[in-house]
Amino acid sequence: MANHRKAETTRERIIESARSLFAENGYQKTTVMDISKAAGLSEAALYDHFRGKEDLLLTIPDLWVAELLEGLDEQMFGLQGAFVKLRKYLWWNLRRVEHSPLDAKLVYMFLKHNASFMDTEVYGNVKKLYAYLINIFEEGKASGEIKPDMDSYAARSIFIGTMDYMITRWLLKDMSYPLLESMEDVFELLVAAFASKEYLAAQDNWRKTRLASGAAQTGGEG
Amino acid sequence: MANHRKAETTRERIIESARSLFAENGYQKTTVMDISKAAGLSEAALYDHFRGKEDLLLTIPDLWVAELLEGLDEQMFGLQGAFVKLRKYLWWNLRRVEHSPLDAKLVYMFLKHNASFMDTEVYGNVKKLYAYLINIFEEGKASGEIKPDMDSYAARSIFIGTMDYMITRWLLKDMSYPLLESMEDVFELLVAAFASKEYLAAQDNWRKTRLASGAAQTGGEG
DNA sequence: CCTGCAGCCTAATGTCATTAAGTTGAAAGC
DNA sequence: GCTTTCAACTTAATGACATTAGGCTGCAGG
Repeated sequence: MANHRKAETTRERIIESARSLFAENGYQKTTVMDISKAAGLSEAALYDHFRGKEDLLLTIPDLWVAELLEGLDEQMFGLQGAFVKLRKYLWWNLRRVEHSPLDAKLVYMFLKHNASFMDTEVYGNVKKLYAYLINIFEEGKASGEIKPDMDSYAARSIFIGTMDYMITRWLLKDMSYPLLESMEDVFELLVAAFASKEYLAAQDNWRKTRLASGAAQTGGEG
Repeated sequence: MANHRKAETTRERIIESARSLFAENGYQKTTVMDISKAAGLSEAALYDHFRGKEDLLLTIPDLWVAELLEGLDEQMFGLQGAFVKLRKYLWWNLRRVEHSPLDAKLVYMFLKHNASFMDTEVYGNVKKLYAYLINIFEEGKASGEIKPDMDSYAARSIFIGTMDYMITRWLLKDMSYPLLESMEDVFELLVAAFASKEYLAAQDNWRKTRLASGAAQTGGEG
């Protein structure tokens, strides 16, 4: 399945052309001829590599999400603490989006809101991404960081919803501002939503201590 | 502009047909012939009433959002308290979605994630809907219900993101469960995210008092 | 040398959205 | 009452695309 020589190259060339054309002009306004021309092919030749235009639309995000998921495993390795992980989860997603906005655009603008999305292969990986969060929440409840009676699915709706919204908005606004801009504020509110009383109290305490003991620097890093 | 007799009826008949066909089969898969046939017309006649297929797509949500906004003003009248208003805001939106899911589908699945959405007329009304929230947050900060240092825009991202996510998910799942199902849990988490320490303490206190004084019923109403 | 077939190509073919160019029937002017 | 006008329709085009048909071509394996 991944053993052709030239075929591999042509296939990739098609994907590359489609990627930028879709992201730039949208799915509908991109014609098969545009794509095949950009890839240096005739229209018909494209059909030897893909079942059709829609197949092409689905292939690209498929690759992207698979990569995102794979990277996530690696990023999470060795981390401890629900909020440390949640933060990493959010930042990693956003970094991937910022790094390849063209693919992100396909996922967020065309795929995720498509009626047949839930029947695609990509959805399997997206479900895995979602499942990750439930684990983190449950772990946090067990460790006492998170409210013990919190509904993890409700929390996930908030987390994913917020993240998706910020990404979609950024893409709609043509990436005209840094994606991470207001993320720190947003994350802080999310922590407040999920955290147990004890965690919030400890956090508060720590802040006071640090303030009292000396130099209070501007940021909130660390 | 709105004074033809039969024309008005035909126009409405077209809108009605388009509404259900778009929502059922999606924008792309619905043909102009489908719509005009359903409205009892020839294809060409439709062009005497609308500039084209896309014009039709934009007209429907335009009406819906305008209505939503108008209703909101009325619903908000006389309410006091940031969280009372936020709750009403959320519930009113969801009720409208549940009441006319076909229109909601157009807004959430086709329009909001469309690159040219921000150039449409509908966007003007959507912005008004968003502005409402900022006012509520600011009011809450002034009254002490909400954290005084909260970034209202960050809060809005969370609120809107969550709401949109829950709606989109419900629509994608073909409205197969009650939209309001887990809303109570979600709203409670949102309150925790935004509320000031004092508000949370008071809320907590009230609960304890109620528990101590007698009958602890199941729900969380009131 | 054949054979098979992957990778291309140049036309069809078929499905739409959108226009062109007329009908028709009824209100408006005389 | 007769013509003019015009809105609301109609039946063909027209043109843009996606997708197929059917055929070359060059090279790997016998």
